[in-house]
Amino acid sequence: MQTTQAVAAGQDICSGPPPRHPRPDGQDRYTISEVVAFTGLTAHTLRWYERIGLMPHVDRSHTGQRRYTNRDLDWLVFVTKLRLTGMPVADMVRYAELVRQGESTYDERRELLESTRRDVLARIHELRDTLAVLDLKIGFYATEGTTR
Amino acid sequence: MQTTQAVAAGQDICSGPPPRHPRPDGQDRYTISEVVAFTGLTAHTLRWYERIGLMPHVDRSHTGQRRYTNRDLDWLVFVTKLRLTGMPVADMVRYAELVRQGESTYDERRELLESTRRDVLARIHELRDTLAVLDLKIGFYATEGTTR
DNA sequence: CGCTTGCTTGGAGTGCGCTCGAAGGTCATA
DNA sequence: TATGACCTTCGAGCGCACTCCAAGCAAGCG
Repeated sequence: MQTTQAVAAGQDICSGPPPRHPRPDGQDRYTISEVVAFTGLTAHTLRWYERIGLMPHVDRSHTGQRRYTNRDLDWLVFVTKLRLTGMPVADMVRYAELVRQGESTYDERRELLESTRRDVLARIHELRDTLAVLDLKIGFYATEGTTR
Repeated sequence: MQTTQAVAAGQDICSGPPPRHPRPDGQDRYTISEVVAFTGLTAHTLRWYERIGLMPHVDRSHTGQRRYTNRDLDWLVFVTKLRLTGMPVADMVRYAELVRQGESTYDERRELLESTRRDVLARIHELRDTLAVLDLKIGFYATEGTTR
């Protein structure tokens, strides 16, 4: 019940394409250390993400310990992808806020993602240029360097 | 005399492929503000690069002001390319040291560049994955978002 | 001459994204 | 029931890459 319909209802956390859920085990309540193992983030970072508003409200056990859902994991995977595009954490927090505000923010969210998409493309082109420069230099070392 | 022969002699700053020199004007002694205009770096950053050993020795005017050469500009362009691959400044300082040590470090320099090259390639692949994720999400907003 | 502009230095400050520590509560196992 | 692993909060600290500041020197100009 947390996949396609909920996504279509626009009230969930991720609001993206329905991601395949099957996780390490078949559950839907993970401790912080399980999430650490799954995402590669540290427990400190996970708590910090929550403090700064980058996570939706994470459920708690009756004693106050965090219990992450599969949806939380999906969100973390997405956030991690955004992070390595170089997107500032503040922008991701903004996106998270939009998601919390519901489907009235669809347009703004799409614009944010499209602008991110443009950034990523530009970044790829930059990196390709750099690759060309590196290849030139490496080529130099392969000839001048070896036949010296 | 600072182009091809010097490069082939392996004692210059860049030791890469001979870059075309023609610069904003036809000179070879630029003030820091000219270099700012050309590279987009700030004067603060240029001085800081020098302090940490990322620049070869920059020449001075008779009154102690910096005078950058075309070779210095080439180096800065290269450094800027390396920077946006995400290479740490400390690693670039290491490379600069190798260049200063002369042609006996060709092998190590080549290895460093090849390892950087691998990093850049991996980075490009990551970004392409992220692009795919973004496209999926944007696609969702384009359909669910508009036909809501 | 005084003023402005541009440069010099060393050291201190900033913003980001974590990262760690202290002090204490909870849980599973023997 | 006791031990040890794991969890909680809040606040402070860290590493990186700049970024800025204060104090002062030099050159050009009306």
